[in-house]
Amino acid sequence: MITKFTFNSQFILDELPSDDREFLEKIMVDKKYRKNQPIFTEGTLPSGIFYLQSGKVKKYKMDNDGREQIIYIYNEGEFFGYSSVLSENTYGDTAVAIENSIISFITIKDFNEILRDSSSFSRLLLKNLSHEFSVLANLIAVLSQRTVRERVALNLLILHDKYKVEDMKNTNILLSRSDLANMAGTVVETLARVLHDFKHDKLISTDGRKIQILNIERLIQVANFY
Amino acid sequence: MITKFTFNSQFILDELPSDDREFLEKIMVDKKYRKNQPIFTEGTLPSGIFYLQSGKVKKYKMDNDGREQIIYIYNEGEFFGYSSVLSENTYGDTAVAIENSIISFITIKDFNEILRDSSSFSRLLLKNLSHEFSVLANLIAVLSQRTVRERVALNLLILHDKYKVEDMKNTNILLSRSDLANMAGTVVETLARVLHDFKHDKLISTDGRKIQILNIERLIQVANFY
DNA sequence: GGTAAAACTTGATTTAAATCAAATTTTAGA
DNA sequence: TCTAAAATTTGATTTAAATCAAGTTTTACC
Repeated sequence: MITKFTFNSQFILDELPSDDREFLEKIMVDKKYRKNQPIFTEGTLPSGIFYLQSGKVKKYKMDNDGREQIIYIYNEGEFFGYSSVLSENTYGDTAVAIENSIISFITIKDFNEILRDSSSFSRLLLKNLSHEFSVLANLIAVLSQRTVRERVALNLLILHDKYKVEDMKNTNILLSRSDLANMAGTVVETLARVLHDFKHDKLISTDGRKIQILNIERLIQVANFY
Repeated sequence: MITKFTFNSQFILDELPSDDREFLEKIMVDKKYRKNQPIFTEGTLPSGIFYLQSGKVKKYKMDNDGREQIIYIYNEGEFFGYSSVLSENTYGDTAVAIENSIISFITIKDFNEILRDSSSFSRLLLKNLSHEFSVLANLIAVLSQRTVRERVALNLLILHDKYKVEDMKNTNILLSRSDLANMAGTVVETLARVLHDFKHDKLISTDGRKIQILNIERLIQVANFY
């Protein structure tokens, strides 16, 4: 199931008692981010947490040679940047908008307040963080044990889920080849070749940068994933 | 710093108010586990959480082909198995004692009780889980971007820290070659070759299964890690 | 303490994926 | 809309690491 690879903080807001939700909605401050604009950077101190109202955000780690490994792509309705606040550390990774996005900000002070006052909120956060923990563990297993082909197939399935739009029959995955390569832990040239094969096998179709999945069932098989 | 790769739930017990600590110590039930004995298994439902009094425990994920990727090695004083309880899921990985160990057990009921009653405990757990989350993120970056040689060097440094014994000048890392390979995300043959090279370069010495680090500084360089 | 089984090491070979290089296509700004 | 720059694709080659194979050593148990 794809939930093994997706966080689910979308539901935090829904599951919260209305008092807490209203408090949060009151104190959140919206800000627009343009495509490619950074939200926070590895090594800096957090000043609050973020809630993605609309758009998409990638979170990645950069290694010595400048190669980035994408850890996660956040979708509408997800909280992010809170684990560094909780562990009282500098950010361990960098977050960048990969589409024009609207992001709400909650200051550390406000965040700590609701954390202290609302046991439902802290309980939900614990539950959520535990799930996110398992997502990373699953990712570790995938990155270290699967072939590039399998990893690309799996990431297409994950993205298919993220780019799904309600009431739309077709899903268009739209992100750069290098972002897709950096999710799958490979290089763009290898990624291009794998996509070429998938097209040839009628698993996907492409239109410029856009990717559409034509045959989910077989792609699941290629991902060797169940 | 090596803390980027080590959890720190050792300190949970110390940082807890004495009431909470005493409660925990009262309700924990000790059990002995022999080397290679499983503690819990991927896919089963959690019935409580564990605290490692003495010994060492590996936690790993198995892939379709039976290859295991070790996610973490727990040391004395660490809690484990709690994230599945919190996320209300089956275990996402398997835990096995890699030495004879003494492990305390806390039932879900008791765990939820202290979680509900003690805000310090839940706050500490959140902090801790956030740190563990960052450890996995770091691991992802290492596994996907570093060479086998770098990964083996890094894992030796991590293990050096775990196998340290107070007041002892030398540290002996003692685990099977396949466990070490499964930490570094490689196969035993390749691991043996890398260790051979490290011995030749006077970075480590071995005595049977035991590994001693001779030159930490240079090993840090080889790990390309700072 | 001896011995069979398991674990480990070394060598030869293969292979998946990275790198290097050069077109071709797409994008975004003037 | 045009155009330069950026992104993508395809081809040729290299390389790091896996696999296959065969010893050698160590471990654990009777």
